[in-house]
Amino acid sequence: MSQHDLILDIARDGFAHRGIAATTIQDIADRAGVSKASVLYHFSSKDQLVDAALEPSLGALSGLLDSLADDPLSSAESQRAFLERFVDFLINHRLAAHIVVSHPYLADDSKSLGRATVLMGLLAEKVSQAGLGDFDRLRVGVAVSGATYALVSAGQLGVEQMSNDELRPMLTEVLREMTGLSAPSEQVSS
Amino acid sequence: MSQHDLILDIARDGFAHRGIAATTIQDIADRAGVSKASVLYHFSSKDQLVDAALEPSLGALSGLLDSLADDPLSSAESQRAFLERFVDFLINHRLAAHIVVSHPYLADDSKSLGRATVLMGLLAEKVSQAGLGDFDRLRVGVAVSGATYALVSAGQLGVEQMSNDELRPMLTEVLREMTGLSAPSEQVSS
DNA sequence: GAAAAAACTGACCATTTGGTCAGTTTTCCC
DNA sequence: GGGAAAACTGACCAAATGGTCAGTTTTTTC
Repeated sequence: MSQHDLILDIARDGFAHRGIAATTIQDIADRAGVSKASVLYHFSSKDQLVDAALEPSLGALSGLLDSLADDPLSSAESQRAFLERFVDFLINHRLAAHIVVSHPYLADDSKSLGRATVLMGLLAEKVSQAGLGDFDRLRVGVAVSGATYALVSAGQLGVEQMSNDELRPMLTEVLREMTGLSAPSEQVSS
Repeated sequence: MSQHDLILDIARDGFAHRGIAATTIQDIADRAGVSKASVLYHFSSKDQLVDAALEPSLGALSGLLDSLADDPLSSAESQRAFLERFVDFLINHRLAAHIVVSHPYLADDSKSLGRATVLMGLLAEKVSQAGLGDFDRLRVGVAVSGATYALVSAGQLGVEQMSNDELRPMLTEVLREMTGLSAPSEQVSS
């Protein structure tokens, strides 16, 4: 892995687990085994480092939303397909997703976090079209934020070291229950 | 309200919405309309301010756990009673609960956060006795962390300005679904 | 209304923060 | 192997941070 990407990984991990403010450039440099000036050689400022850490995940989320543009998620089949892609997104981009969810207040200051907030809003709107009122929005909010938290802090829950393949069906099931999306065929009317 | 309690409220709000590291003593002082030195007159250090902000909520959670000590939550009735008390706890102590959930990494540094982590662990153990394996623990983790997030950042979800009385039944229902606790009488087998 | 206690403050301090820069080392390419 | 580009660094800087302290204002108490 290039030094560039190593720094990016270490930064993402710190931002997700300790928060952006509590993760200093010096911390990141120490963990990467380089000087602080070297980190700032690769990324011209801390803000830009935050942007770079989030950018690939925002791209992925944006792509997911684009491909959803003219699918109203009305059929159970398309709901199931969407849920599968969304779970994969959460698993593969868990750190970035958690940073975005847990730092919405920074959206005004950071270009990336602002863009992220817009994307999350679009997503919530899309998903809660299936549902309707405050209750459904609350449920989706609980599910998504809870999922990113659980993925990042699984160790804290006593759920140690699960592989993505073990995680995927569990997370799919949890989100299915919580969002009301793509209920299994033996669903009962609510 | 006393100046002491006003500072405490402002601090709690900042810690919950922006994080502990990103909430400076100067911020708190400005919002309270006093000098930084005045904040440090009431609370001898930032750490102690964090402790003081969490203390009442930790007391409440501790009380809830104590009263649960010899109730194995085996009957649907006691599960329902517990869930009701827990939902009230989350609603009344939402800010502190969110601080604790979102800052587990600080548990080593802060006396209060350490105590909080222990309490949350006891709670998770208690609740997941009803359930069994990793799946249940994951579900409980998603539910609790998601709930504190949703309560604190409801505005972000488009769920604006809900009163506690409106919130309570929704939250109860969401947690009931997610934890498998105290299912309503017309439940279907899963 | 005086004495005492509580509340508050500006000035100051050491440390840490994000960031700059001139110069050095390493890597790449012909 | 020589020159250019990329990677890296220590020394430095201004601003912000948590915290101290001597002294002032306000409130309480008798």
